[in-house]
Amino acid sequence: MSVRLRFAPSPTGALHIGSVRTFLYNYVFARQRGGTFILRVEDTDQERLVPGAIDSIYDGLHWLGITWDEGPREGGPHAPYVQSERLPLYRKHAEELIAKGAAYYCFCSKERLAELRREQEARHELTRYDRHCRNIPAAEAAERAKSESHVIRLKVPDEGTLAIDDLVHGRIEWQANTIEDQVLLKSDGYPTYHLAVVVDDHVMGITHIMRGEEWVASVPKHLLIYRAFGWDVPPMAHVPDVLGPDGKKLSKRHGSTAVSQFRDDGYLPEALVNYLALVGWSPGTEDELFSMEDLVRVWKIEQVQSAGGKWDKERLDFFNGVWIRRLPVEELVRRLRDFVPAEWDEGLLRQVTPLIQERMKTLKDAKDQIAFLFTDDLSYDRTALIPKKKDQAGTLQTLARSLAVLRSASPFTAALIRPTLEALAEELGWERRDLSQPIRVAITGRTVGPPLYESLELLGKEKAIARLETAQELLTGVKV
RNA sequence: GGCCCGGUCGCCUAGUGGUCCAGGGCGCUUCCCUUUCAAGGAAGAGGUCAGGGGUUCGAAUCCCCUCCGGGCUACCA
Repeated sequence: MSVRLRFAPSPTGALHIGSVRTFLYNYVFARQRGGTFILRVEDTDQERLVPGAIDSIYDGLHWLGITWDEGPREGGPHAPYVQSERLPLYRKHAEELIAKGAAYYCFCSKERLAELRREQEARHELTRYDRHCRNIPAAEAAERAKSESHVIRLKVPDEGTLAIDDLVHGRIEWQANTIEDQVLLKSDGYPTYHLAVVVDDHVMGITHIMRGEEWVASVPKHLLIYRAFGWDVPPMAHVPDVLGPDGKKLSKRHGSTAVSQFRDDGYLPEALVNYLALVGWSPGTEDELFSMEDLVRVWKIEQVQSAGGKWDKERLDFFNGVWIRRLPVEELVRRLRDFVPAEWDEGLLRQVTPLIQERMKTLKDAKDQIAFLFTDDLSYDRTALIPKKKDQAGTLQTLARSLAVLRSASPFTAALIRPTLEALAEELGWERRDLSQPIRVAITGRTVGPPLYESLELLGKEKAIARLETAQELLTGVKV
């Protein structure tokens, strides 16, 4: 039988990098088994909805290369895929449970519940619903439900053991008496997460439930609901969370967690996928470079770690560098377009890209490194022209000689400039590095940057000469 | 407090009773390469396998206890 997996985000904010890792595992699992992948939006908490969240989910996942077969915009055999549009389904199921005697109407006010909790806390008791409405005669409750505000609660048994054989954690057990009579349908007519997820997973034919570890605590509640309906429980896998450096769940206070932010900061989707896949999973070999296709081929649920992993930006940066270097130049140029001014010349960008490809940690880094080729607006501290252990006069002299030598360089190519400047260094008795510094600063305004000779060639003779002259003038007025 | 999950170098991890005086990667240090910075190459520092008891000829690996961290404990997901 073909597998069906779903990922079910709540549209309560921008697509979170931590949940992406869980979606990624779901996706890879479904794809490697030739199964179906489904996006279901769980918006049963009307108070926490954030406008644009669904767009953010679509944009972010598509950018990462994660696609799905059924969803709100894709449609499918179980449409709609947004829970707020499936309300009658949940009510029908909740009432079915009432008819079976497995659930009951509860008319307790939120105030009474809050008071109850306060009293229980004061007495250091377990805070849980006291089943106040559980014994109202069914007929009377049904009658009151027509006019009174109410919720529907599950009748939880007093004893018994609930258990799953989790694909990641192995067997986990709970005693039924640790669970309260949970709410299934809220007074606003919306289902709770617990009812909705169980009903939808069953109705949509989900074969494997894979989600974040933070959900294991609610598994016994789900088990009870499955049991009440008489449904089979699909295999479950609770994957470890992505943690912040402090060991708590990764959140905004650890820095940005929005996928869109990583895109804007110049990260490659390939790098993010590769990095993220390795937090909580390892192939058991020493290979660490994985494309999405590789993951679909080699990833195994059995190899998923049971402990949470901490977010490590340095390691992400490393993978980003690796993937940038692996990109064909044409592709890198294409991706760089969004990170440099639109008016920058395409041809020049194409020429300079190979020079900086291995000098970038993120796509964002490129702009500052190559700006000198596209703008004449350089500003630098003129003392930067003077190499360590050299003085103003000597540097001035060297600049003059360099200028002379470069003026007569023809053709003005790296191949020719190289021996020319090397010979000059030899003649002056200067280290090549010392000769390069004033020239580099003069033409780029920076002490570090792409290779000098190639930079000179790309800049062109005319501009190079002009900038060296400017440097000369600047330095003439310097007191050191 | 209760229930549950987890605990191998700073970080991601390999390891499922012997070949582990614990391997790889990131980061860090040093060196090489070198026109800067990167990239690349080489070397190195870094771990009482949370701690303590067992079991066993032998334990990071099995059992028990303790400690620490985390999640949940809502008409939030």
